[in-house]
Amino acid sequence: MPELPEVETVTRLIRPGVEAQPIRGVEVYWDRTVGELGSSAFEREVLGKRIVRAWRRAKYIVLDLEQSKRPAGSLLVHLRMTGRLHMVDARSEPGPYERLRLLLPRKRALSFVDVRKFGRFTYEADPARVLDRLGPEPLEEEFTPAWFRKALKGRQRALKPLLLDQSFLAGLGNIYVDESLFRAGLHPLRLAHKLTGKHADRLHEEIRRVLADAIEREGSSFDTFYRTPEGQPGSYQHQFQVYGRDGKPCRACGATLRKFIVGQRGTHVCLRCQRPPRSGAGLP
DNA sequence: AGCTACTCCTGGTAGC
DNA sequence: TGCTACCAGGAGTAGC
Repeated sequence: MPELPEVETVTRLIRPGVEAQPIRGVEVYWDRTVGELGSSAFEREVLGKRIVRAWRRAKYIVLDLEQSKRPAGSLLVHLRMTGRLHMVDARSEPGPYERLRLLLPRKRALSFVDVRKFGRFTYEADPARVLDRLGPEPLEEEFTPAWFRKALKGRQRALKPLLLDQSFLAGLGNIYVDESLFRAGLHPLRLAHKLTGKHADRLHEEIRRVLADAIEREGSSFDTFYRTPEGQPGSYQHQFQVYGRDGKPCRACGATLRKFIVGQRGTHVCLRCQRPPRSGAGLP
C-alpha cells in the first residue's frame, strides 16, 4: 500500500507529464472517487484550469491549479490501498479499474486506476484546510530529534498507533512503521512518553533512514498493486526485515518473527530484538 | 486523550 | 472444480 516513499516516487514520475498542462477534459468513471463534490461539480471546478505544480505532502499528491495566472485550488490525490497514477494515451479505452482521467494536450491523459475504490481524487479550493491538519514531514528540516523527543513525551500512547497517526507525523503507514520500529529495537506497544531521549533519537534516525532508502529504491512492491507510473515495481521490499516475514527467522538474531494485531493492523516484530513493555503483560 | 469497532472495497487465497 | 469465508488495510467516524 502506498506510503510516503511510493507517493514520492509517483509524484516525481508524473511531474513532467502534468506540470504546466491545462486540463482539457475530465472523465469520472466512479463517482465516489471525487468525494462529496460529485462528478459534475468536480468537472466544473477543474475543467480549463492549468496544473502548475505537482508535489507531495504526506501521502497526498497535490496538483496546484491556476486559472488566468491566479491560484485556483488544488487536486488532492490519495492512493490509499490500491490507487495508481500514470500517463496514458487519451484515445485509449478506460481500463476496468480506471476511476478517473484528466485529459491533457497532445493526446495525453493522467489516469487514476484503483481496484478497491478507496482512493480519492478530490478538488479543494483551499487545500491547506486538509494539509494543515497533518503532522510534520519526516524528511524535512522541521522533523528534528528535539521536536520528536518532546512530541513523544507528550503522548501516552503506544508507538505503533501513534506513528500511524497522520496528525502526529505525516507519511508513515503500516510497513514503514514496522520496519522503523524493528530497526530502532522498539516494541510497537511501548508507550511514547516512556521512551528515553536516546531511544527517541534512535527511532527518529531509523524513520528517516528507512524512508530515504525506500525512496531511493522507488518504494516497495510485493503484490500486484503498487507500481511506479512507468509500470515498474519498486525494490525496497527486498530490504524488509519484518514486514510480511512472520514465521521466518530474524535476520539480526535468528529468532522466529511474529505477527500480531495492534489497532486492527497486522504488526510484525522480532520479540528478541524488540522487547515488549512490562505493562503489556501477556501481549507479545 | 486514546481506545475499539465499524465502514468503505475487491482480488486473492485458504479451506472444504 | 467450484463454492464460501475470510483477509489485506488508510482514514474517517462513532461511542465509550
